[in-house]
Amino acid sequence: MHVILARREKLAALIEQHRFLPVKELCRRFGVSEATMRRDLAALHGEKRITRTFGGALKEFNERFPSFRERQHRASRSKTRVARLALGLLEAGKTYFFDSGTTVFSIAEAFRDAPVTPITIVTSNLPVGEMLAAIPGVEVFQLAGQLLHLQSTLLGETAQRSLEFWHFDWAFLSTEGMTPSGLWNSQIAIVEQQKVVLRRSARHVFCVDSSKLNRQAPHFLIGWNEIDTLLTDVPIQKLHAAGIMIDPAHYLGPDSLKTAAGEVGGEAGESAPEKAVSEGKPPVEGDLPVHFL
Amino acid sequence: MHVILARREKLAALIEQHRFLPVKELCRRFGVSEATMRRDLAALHGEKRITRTFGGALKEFNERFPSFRERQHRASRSKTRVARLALGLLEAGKTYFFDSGTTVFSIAEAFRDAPVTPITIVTSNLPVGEMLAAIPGVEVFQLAGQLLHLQSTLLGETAQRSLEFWHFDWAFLSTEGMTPSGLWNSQIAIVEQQKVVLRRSARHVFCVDSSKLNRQAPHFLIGWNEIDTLLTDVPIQKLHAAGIMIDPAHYLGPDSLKTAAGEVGGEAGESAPEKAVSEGKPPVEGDLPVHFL
DNA sequence: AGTTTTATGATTACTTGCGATCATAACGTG
DNA sequence: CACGTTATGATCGCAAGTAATCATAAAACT
Repeated sequence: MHVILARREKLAALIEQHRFLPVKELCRRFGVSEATMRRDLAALHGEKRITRTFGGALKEFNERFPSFRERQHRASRSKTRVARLALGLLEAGKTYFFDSGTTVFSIAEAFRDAPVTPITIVTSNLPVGEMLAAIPGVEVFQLAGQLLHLQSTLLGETAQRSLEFWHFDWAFLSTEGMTPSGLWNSQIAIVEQQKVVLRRSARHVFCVDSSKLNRQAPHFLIGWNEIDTLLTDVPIQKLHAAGIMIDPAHYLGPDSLKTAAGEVGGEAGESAPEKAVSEGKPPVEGDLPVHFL
Repeated sequence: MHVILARREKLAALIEQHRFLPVKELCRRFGVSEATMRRDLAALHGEKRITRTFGGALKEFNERFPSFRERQHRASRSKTRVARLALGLLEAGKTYFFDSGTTVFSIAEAFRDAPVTPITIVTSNLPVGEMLAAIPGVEVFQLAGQLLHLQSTLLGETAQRSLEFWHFDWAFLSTEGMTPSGLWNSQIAIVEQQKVVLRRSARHVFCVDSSKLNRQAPHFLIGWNEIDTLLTDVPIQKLHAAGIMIDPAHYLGPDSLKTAAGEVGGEAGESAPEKAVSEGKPPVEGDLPVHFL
């Protein structure tokens, strides 16, 4: 029993380190049959700790770097749509801060698919940085700091000090809890870092998905009266029902879609190729930038 | 013709962004048959720009994060052995700087396989950071800075300023050229950053493989009289023959192997499992730490 | 325009990986 | 010690991916 779990731990660690390993290689290394290895892989896959591929096992970057497939399933509706809303806030020539957090990550993903350039992006989130640095015209800066492996994020005193070099037009921030009194986070270090970011940003957006509603984390971050913009997939009346009396002017979410659609202008990005496919037309790639594909 | 190369460029970029994509998905996106897609993938694979897997294509992290297989082939002899020499310099409780560069990366790899903990590692090299952060007992700090995508490294003014927070026991540095007058690098930003690191390090090691011998890059970094330690796979008499009159006391390489082997103590790490396999014994993994597998 | 070269997609036969089933061996428990 | 549980490895049919071949279509060259 223990021995199996131990082996699976090693397996997970090994895949993590190598990012991808073929099944055969894993069998060789562990000296087990393919059947057993498949079982182990299936188990880890069931726990969403790895991604399976034909013939091997793959570790997504930080369990966040989602494969195209996961991306389609996971929150395909609300989260992606909300993320695309955020794109309306991104303007060429400005400087943005991207926090850690899944919602912020999906915003970065949406941005990757429909980039606005030139632009400067500063982030404490390694996957975000790596992803966006590939895009021409996007200047990516990483914060300094201690690398927290589990979250692939940078934190600590050095991170805060390296924030001193910056001033942001917009900051995209995450929280882990949203209650009538405000927004909360689990780690004091995160809260302190975010407070520094807030001081150094002209405007800010808190990106909070519905799973955070009515969850309270140990450390208080900010009250509703101080919040510039809340980006969420929670409908505004549901927020009100939960006792969060946010002003629509500070709210960006499913309800602001119709109005924002025009104002924001152009979420044409990803929809075009998708449409082509769903209509059975040949998925023309023509002169579309890579990011649309 | 152009159109094909253009498509392959897009293909490479796409795989890079997604890290892994199945063949079918790629076909769908580009609207080509599987046959064509396979041909394109084979071409990119031939150029070593991607790694093929059954059913998909995979981009290794920054072409540096080597797959287990590449790692066995690429420089399996000298580079790995030299890297292992460097391990003798790593002591628990101290603070090290890891520069970018392939040789430094292979040192980090060797360290992953036989870690000494606790230890603090500061790096401007994202793959190194990500790799080492997975090891318990290893505290990894990233420098701040602009993320240069092609090299996955951090550079620039912010990087230099974030160095001010540190003092290193040892710094592992790379160069791109080694001539009788000293060491050289291609980018001024790299040289300047390295000079800051040198000022902030009690001792330093330049990690230079044989391909750099007698190559001169545009920017001068340091002369031989100032160099603390040179780590290289070039035999010392070959250096002398090339006009580089380095003192053996400042030299670490194949020639110092015999003496250093005892002093360094224990390169038993990786050799054990390899042996087991080559002898046809069941590749016992027993209680070996993950890193050995 | 005519010819050669190149790229593409369909078909084929072949290889590889997968999941299910089953028998066996190891482990734990009463 | 006998029992049930669990892990394992072998086998097999099936599905998926691949490489090779070939005919067609599109470019490139003369």
